[in-house]
Amino acid sequence: MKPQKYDALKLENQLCFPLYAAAKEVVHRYKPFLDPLGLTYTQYITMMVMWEHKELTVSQIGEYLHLDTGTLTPMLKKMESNGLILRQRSKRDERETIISITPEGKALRKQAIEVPAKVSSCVNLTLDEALQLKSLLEKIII
Amino acid sequence: MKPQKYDALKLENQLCFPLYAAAKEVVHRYKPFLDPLGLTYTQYITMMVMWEHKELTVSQIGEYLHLDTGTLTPMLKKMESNGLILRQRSKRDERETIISITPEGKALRKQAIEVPAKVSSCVNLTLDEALQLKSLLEKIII
DNA sequence: CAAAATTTAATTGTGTACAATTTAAAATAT
DNA sequence: ATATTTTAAATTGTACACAATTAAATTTTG
Repeated sequence: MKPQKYDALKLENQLCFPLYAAAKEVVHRYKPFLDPLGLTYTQYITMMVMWEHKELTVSQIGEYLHLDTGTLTPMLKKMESNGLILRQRSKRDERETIISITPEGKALRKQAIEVPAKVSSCVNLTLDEALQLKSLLEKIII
Repeated sequence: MKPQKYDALKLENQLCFPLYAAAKEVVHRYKPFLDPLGLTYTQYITMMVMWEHKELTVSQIGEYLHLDTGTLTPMLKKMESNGLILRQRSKRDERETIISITPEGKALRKQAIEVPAKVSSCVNLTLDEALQLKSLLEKIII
């Protein structure tokens, strides 16, 4: 088949589309493992940074997760009411809201430890392919 | 550094996170080129399948784009009111809503033809890397 | 053929996601 | 020291995204 004028606009020729679809697909694959923990995917990656750092400002979380306050503020309020984190104004700088992890939030880590292996076992990639994919994706994010 | 118990839960060790972040990033890179066309990213990929097929049911669009009616119905109504498509119940099978492209929608293709090249020029991948990435992503989508 | 099952969209409800604006606090610049 | 600018979150508004339900039409089945 000879190249056609609008080939560049065919869905099958896009890189963006499999990227968009694969991202949604992977979030979807997490769901059965996160539901029992009472976490959404975005809450899960938020807990990941909280498990590592214990205490962060909203904008620090935003930098790690590439999310803005319009997404984070309502979600963090929900997570607070679910008992996973605390939200307190910083005394050093009243503009900042410090997010800290509660004992309950900390405890959830023990159950979450199983999640990564469970998910990767249902993603159809070898370890090598996964590493390759990860490094290509990181070039896009900069 | 010796491996730690919770390494599997570190954000930096996840494949899912760069996938999630890269997908959002790429949609973001489309914005400056789609805004002048009056299209969102999701509307853009919808137009892609409409430019190719002229006429599709809602669920056929959903299959191509991996989207369900909860997403599509309101978006298609918006695209109809923007004059890009028509929504009509099928006479052959009254359950189906046939989406067809309008002359206006068809005309938009001429402006959109520039978009793919513009976007790929601001994504930091060689052609070879892009093809490799695409094929890895397609393994996830199945 | 009539009842049951399936299919197709639409709807409802919840949860992101981000642009743009607002508000308050802190930093800086005169 | 006060006015200006900058910064940090919160808020507002728009647009997905999907699970679950509903409603209507069609197909299948006894």
